[in-house]
Amino acid sequence: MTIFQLQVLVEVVNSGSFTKAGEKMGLSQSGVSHTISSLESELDITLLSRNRNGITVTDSGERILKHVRNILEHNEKLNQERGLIKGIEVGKVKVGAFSSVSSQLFPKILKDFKKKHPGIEIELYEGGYDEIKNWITSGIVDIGFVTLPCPDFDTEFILKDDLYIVLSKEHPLSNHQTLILNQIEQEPFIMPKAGCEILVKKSFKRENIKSNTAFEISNNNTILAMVEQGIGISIVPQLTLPKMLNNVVLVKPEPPIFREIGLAVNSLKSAPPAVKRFIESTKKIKVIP
Amino acid sequence: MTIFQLQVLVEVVNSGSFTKAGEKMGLSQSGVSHTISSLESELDITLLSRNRNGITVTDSGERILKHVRNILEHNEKLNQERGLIKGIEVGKVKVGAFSSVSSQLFPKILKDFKKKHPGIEIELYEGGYDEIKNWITSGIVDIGFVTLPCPDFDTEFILKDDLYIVLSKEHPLSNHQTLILNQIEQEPFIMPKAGCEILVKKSFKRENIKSNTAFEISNNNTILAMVEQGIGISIVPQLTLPKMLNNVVLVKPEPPIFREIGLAVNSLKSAPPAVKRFIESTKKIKVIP
DNA sequence: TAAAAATACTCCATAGGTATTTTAT
DNA sequence: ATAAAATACCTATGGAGTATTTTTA
Repeated sequence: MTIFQLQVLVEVVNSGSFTKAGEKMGLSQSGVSHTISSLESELDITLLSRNRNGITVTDSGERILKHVRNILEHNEKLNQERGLIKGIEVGKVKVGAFSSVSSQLFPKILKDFKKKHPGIEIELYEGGYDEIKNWITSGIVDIGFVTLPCPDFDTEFILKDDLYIVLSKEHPLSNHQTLILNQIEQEPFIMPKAGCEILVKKSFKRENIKSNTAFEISNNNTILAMVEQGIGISIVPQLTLPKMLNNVVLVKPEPPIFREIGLAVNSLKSAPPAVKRFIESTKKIKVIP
Repeated sequence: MTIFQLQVLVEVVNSGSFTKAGEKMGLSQSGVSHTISSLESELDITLLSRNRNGITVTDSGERILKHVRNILEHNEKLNQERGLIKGIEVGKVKVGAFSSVSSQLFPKILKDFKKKHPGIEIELYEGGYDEIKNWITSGIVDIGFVTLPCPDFDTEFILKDDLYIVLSKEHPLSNHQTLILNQIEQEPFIMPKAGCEILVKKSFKRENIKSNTAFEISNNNTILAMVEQGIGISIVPQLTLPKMLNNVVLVKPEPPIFREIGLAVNSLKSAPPAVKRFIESTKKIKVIP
């Protein structure tokens, strides 16, 4: 039994004629005849009496029609729902993300989102922190990952990213559970230049420590390689770290240092539904540390 | 969109797997896959996320499913209604009728009934008045036409059948609107023997008239032919008359004579539904006089 | 690696068209 | 005689099967 058959049936009843119903439904008279009789034979009930001037509904037909109309009513609601969904779900969301997000977070975000909203396309733009902000402003991306606070945009908190002190395994401090910053004051320090620089410097300042900055490196893998070699120690966000670490250990600084990562848009309120969905979905992401 | 597709969808959601749903619905895994994906492409919405261990419903899918479940609920009601209808509508009704009913009334009754209840077969048994009563008693017919009153059975009034005085066109009384019975007292009278005899005799008796009975004829056409020839006059029920009368005129007796025709069954209460439907339908018959 | 779904290929049933016949007024 | 539905006949689409490949935890 097809929804369409039921629609044809109701149209026949409403118009009182196979031919007229056919015109409305885009069928020939013969097609309508076929449709109705296949319905009738499926139910094994004669629904309509055919007369010379159109049709009348049999008693049984009337009883069946009551339910048919209900079915069609709900089908109509389904279609409206479909319209809403298609309106929301269709389209493309362009997302700006910096490399740690795009490599660590994004696969999971994307997978979850695609599962929930398969109709929405996601396009990833990878760039630096400032680049992303410019993209958001200029509309190159709909939405971007930023570190919070980020006063230029409407933002939504996504996750806290702890920064860890990275030491060579052989380093004398490597067996500590935590380290207060002045314990590493004298260590040759490799300052990350990828964006967390300010955060680290602020922490040192707060503790009244002059860091013994030996290098300023922007590439994270280079930092890790240097730490491995015992050239110095560093402080890096967890998100930037590969899952498997070779010859380095992570120690939590005391007090903790962390950054907050969020999503930024020009206007949360006027964001298209698909973007809102992306935010919703991403908020729910739980990243295994 | 097929009801079946929707049923498969719901079954997939309930069982959480294409394979299991297939077993329940009598489809192969491949068949279920085809079914769901054709539904999805018709709606252009991905309803389910396929995982290694079964499926989960997408957000959109959930929103659609709400309406799908409603549709199926009403479809279920439709099926229940169908069951009721089939229970009632199926079967055969054997009807006993005397010749005037079967020739004059029955075509219209049958047509109306078949239009309303095409599933019920009607079988007509033609016989005399007493014969019909015997058939009802013995169950040879389910229901029979009788003249009322008829104390042996449960009966239902169907129509009043007026009796008319039939005269030759050339008869001196033929231009009267009505005739009181003693106006025809002297006329050679042809007594109908088909069942209305008692009625006519009773009327004569009531008016204290001895009818001048010249013949007793049971065949109606013979009576009419005799009247045409001016052999005598008669009183016959309207129902027994053909539509077109040749050389005879009808005059209403004063006071009127009529018979009531009804349907009789052994028990109105325990009559099968199809028989009840036959009574209902027949009660509504309007016979053009 | 294994369990589940998707896909390639196939066959058959059904939907629905045109042209014609049947039916009922 | 005519307007409408049914029917005969035909084609193309779609449903659903088997066997196989792809996917993902």
